[in-house]
Amino acid sequence: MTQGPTGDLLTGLNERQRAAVTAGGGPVLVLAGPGSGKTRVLTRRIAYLINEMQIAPHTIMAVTFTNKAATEMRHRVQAAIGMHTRGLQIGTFHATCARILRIEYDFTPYDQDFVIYDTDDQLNAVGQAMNELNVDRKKFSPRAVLSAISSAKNEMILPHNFVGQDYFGEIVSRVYPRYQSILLDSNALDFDDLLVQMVLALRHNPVLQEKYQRKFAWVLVDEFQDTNTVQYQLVELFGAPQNNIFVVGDEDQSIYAFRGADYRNVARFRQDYPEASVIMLEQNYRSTQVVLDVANAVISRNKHRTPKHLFTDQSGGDLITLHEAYDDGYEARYVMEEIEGLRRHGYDYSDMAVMYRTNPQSRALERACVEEGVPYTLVGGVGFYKRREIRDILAYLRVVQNPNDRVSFARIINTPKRGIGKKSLESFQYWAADQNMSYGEALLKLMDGADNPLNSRAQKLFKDFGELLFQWRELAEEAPLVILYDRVTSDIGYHLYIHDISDNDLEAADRTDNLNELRGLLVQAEEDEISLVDFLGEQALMTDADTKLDGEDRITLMTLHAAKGLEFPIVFITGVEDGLLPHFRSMESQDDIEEERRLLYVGITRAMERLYLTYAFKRTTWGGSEARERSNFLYDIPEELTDGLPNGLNSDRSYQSFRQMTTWEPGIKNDTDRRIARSGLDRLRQDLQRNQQQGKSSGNDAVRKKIIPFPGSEPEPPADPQFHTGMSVYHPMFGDGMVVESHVITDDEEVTVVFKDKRYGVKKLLASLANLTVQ
DNA sequence: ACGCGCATTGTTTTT
DNA sequence: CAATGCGCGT
Repeated sequence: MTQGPTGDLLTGLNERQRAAVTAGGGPVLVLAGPGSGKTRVLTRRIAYLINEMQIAPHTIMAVTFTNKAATEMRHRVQAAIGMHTRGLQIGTFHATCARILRIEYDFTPYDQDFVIYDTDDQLNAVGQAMNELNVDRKKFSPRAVLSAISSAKNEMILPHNFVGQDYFGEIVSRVYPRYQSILLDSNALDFDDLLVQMVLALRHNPVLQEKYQRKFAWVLVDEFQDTNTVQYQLVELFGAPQNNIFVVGDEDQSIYAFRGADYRNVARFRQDYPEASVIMLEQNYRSTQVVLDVANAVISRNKHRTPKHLFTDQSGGDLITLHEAYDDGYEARYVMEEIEGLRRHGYDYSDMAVMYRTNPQSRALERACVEEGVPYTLVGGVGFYKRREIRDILAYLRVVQNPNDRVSFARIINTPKRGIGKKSLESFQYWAADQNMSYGEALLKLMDGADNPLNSRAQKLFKDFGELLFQWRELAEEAPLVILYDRVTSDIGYHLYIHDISDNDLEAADRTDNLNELRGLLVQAEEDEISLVDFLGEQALMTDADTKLDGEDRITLMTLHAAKGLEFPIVFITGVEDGLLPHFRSMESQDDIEEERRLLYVGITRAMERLYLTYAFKRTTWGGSEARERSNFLYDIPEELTDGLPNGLNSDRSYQSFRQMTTWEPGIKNDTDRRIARSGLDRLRQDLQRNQQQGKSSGNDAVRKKIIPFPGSEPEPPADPQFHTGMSVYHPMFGDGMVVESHVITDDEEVTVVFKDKRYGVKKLLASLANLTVQ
């Protein structure tokens, strides 16, 4: 045990972890709570298979859910066994399938150099399909239709098997086949197709199936609770007949139901493989007892779960901090203040992460980081590959590689403007469809002077474009990728175009930077001897969420989803509010709410030492700002584990002044009160209601007295203000409300009013227009 | 075919 | 408050 590979591989593992790592063949299910060393077990297991059981690396297939996790796993396996990981297949389901399909394309209806459509491409294709079918894009949003199609694919329901249950379903049942044939014509697979086509190819071709079952004798799956039906079938197919299937998961961390993931696959696995050994990892090595208790308090409210008994050696720990901020700006600044404070206590920036439910929430945080000089890395978000200039150029490259790619073709045919408008493109499309030609064929025919319905001007323009395209294709044959890039961008005058579409020099410079970055990627690809096809394929599967966390000392900003699998000494979860977490789109069904709860659970369990949960009284949304309430999930957390709420425990000024503004009782007396302390807004509403019911307008005076202006929020008191914070007002449409903010703007006054009626919430009104009466 | 201006409309999470 | 989309005038 002291030396030799086995000793190393098993060092520092507890009994159950060892059992998992050294398990023999056959199905194994590892139920691993957060922080229980799941990744460690998985990587050591792979190393153990190779080093101890003499399994050839190329017969092992390990599947993860993100590229980041895959990269991480590869590194760790390499570290564990040395260099010989040649042929070891580690990747996401999607990347793994793409790789195999690229080799075995003969068993699919697609060519070898198929392209991969991402969500935007898919939406375009759905749009095209709906156009062709004369389906009103106003009445049925392509998004909704696409989402229905994607769900169907995740359930392995093919176009001809799709049955619509209602009118919308009927629409989908017509769009789906059309959409699929557009993809086929384009030689394109969408994300879901990568999995579906792999299953179909294996199912329909026993020879192929046998080949891969022999090849991948050992199958390992991480985050098994996030598999959907297609993925489950893939595991079955690759795993058979030996069923050396090693899956690791935690039902409580299933957070991808929206893309078909079903944590019940874990239970199903136990049914389908009754002989499976089941190993529970319950010792947590990551978090303090306090953090675990909080996590457990939250998750235990879910009905559909197997109770677990997570435990840790790290008893005690800092209480978690709850913080109520005035708005998202103050919330972000509070986080920054805490971060700087913690830094003075010896933490590095890189020890800390700020998490949130939705990407747009990163805005306020980013701004605060910049203002406070806190270095940060933003994971995901509206990223690089979504930028218009990047998508444009990639579309060009894609068409060079595959002129039949209809979505990319439509994107670039008139970008930059070359005089081919909607009409011309439509008749080209119509002609191609009518003659049963792919776009590439049609273009060639047209250049050869075949009969076509286009007018002579359009013909000329298409021919010119065709000339260019075929020159580029020749160039792509022999020249390096960068040369192709330079040639394309200069031929189409893209840099000029950049300036045309940019509002100002700054934006233009930004876009140019992005293009240079893309160019850099191409240089890199060239060095790595990656072909155009492979570059495009990799790029399609690479997402912005895969941003690598390099060694620099920065805090990390990311969504709760992106945080899965990571850990940080300090974790902030922001926006723990009703409507955000749980998200308002997820509040309809019990299942949805349970998933939201798991999301919070995932966030909480990322924390090793200190955890902050914050929320805001009002939050900027698309229009103005909106009143918020703390998340109901917070009420599940035992008070004795928390610190910071409600009164006086937070030291920052924004909190205190906000409290004073919104609370009109001297203090909260006992623990029960503390526990159920309502936000100021809640009180305000209730008091207003009570007063109104009792017809006691004088009650409002009491309210007014306690409320003091919110300091520092806006320049200076209005010269001649009509309204003051705390005033009770009446609006003809919105009813009773109270002024919480007011300031003079150019010859008018902007008044922020909290209305009693919840439907109206907080509104910003112009005094001159709003017809407010002071009560 | 293009460009401007107005209107609408959307708003989760990711491969 | 975007970003997109449409209708109009040129």
